[in-house]
Amino acid sequence: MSDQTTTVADARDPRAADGRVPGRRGLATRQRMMDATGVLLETVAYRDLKVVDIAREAGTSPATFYQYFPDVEAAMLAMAADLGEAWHDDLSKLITNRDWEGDPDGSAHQVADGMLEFWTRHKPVLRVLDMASMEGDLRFRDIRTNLLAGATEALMGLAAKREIPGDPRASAGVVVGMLAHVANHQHGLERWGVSHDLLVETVAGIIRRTILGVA
Amino acid sequence: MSDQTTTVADARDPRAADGRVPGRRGLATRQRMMDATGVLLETVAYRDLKVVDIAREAGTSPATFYQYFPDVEAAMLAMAADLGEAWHDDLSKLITNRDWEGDPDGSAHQVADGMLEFWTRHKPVLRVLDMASMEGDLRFRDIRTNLLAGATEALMGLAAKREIPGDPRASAGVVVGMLAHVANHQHGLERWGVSHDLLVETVAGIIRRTILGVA
DNA sequence: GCCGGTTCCTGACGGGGTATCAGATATGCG
DNA sequence: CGCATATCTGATACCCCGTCAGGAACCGGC
Repeated sequence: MSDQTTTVADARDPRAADGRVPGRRGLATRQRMMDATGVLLETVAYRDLKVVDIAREAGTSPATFYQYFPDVEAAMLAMAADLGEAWHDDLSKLITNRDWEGDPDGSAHQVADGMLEFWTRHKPVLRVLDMASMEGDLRFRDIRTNLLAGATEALMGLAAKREIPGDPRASAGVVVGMLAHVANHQHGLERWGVSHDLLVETVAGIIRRTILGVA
Repeated sequence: MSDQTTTVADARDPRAADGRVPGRRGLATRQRMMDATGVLLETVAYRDLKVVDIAREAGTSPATFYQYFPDVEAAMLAMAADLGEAWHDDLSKLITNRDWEGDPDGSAHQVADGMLEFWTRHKPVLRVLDMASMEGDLRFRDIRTNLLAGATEALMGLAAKREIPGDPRASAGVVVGMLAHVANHQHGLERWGVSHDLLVETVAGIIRRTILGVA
């Protein structure tokens, strides 16, 4: 689907166009590019995101952009990798730091709410991450899988312990996917007459019944 | 997020660039453009889909493309509108033509399987439809809502009749969204170790518990 | 503080995709 | 057959991409 020339490793190990290892100033510029990309993605469709615009938003020239990224996709990859790195653990703690025995209902509720909140906060990057994954880009898909792995495995553990009918891995995967989807289409659902609170409650219910096996 | 200049009405009421109503030959060419777009979307990311390529694939020149669509997005809109028109009813029948009383388990299974099959068959267009909806494009979102409305309302009716705890509208909306999401990320889930059959079974289970209220 | 080396930035440019239009070509009807 | 209308496309101006050579900013050593 895409050439997939730049790798995730590249994203974690920043190099300037000529192979130089960037210093403090260079890294700051690189970061400004990523920030500018994030800002633009709030209002511009990924398809319409141009290098010129990112450069302008970052207060520099297109040539500077190419010092740090071969193309817009590579910048997105770097942003997604950063996000994955930063949130893998927190997302899994969102599941494990709960009193599932004492308060299963509240726990499910908190997980649903927390996931939606996380997704909303990082909407621009996560949206692109999802789109690229859908389109079969393995680099983005791996980042996505990894980002969600903590949460998914935590849910999987819960499901396994409860000896729920059905496969724990599949159940956890589908539930996490559902959370992501609902977050992405939250606005659409609201427009269709489903409020945020109702959404959280519904999703919490599905978590409860699918993972915990309680009505 | 996008200018949203072309409307859904435009998509349903084809006009050539100069306002002429196209005849037989013109409509055929227009259709060839859309078919070519669909073919390319099997291998090319939406972001990289160029007018030149569509024209080449359709065996004509870029200028001809612009006779029928102002840009690639408009062609997608037309394709999505067509799909929505064609499948709204069939999708709702996928739910209603079932023996929910006699065989709830098999019915849920058939719905899950049918949805996934439908999504797989029309993957290219549906993927773009989902992406544009996520990005807040109202024209695509309305088509998506409408395409899924039949199925969603049918599920809503089922849920309401069974007097399930929770809001029927929200439950149906989330379940349909889950189906769409799972279909879009099917390949990713398989790669993570969840086979197609297991996926169908898991989703069917969620439908059963969420819509029908049976364990 | 100033000098040399290194890092960083950008103006300028060839290449390719976009969008338009005037004119060429195809179609169909009397 | 010959005209009117529908359809197609070559030519073109414009914009974005991606590269490179050279200029500006920074930094450590003196």
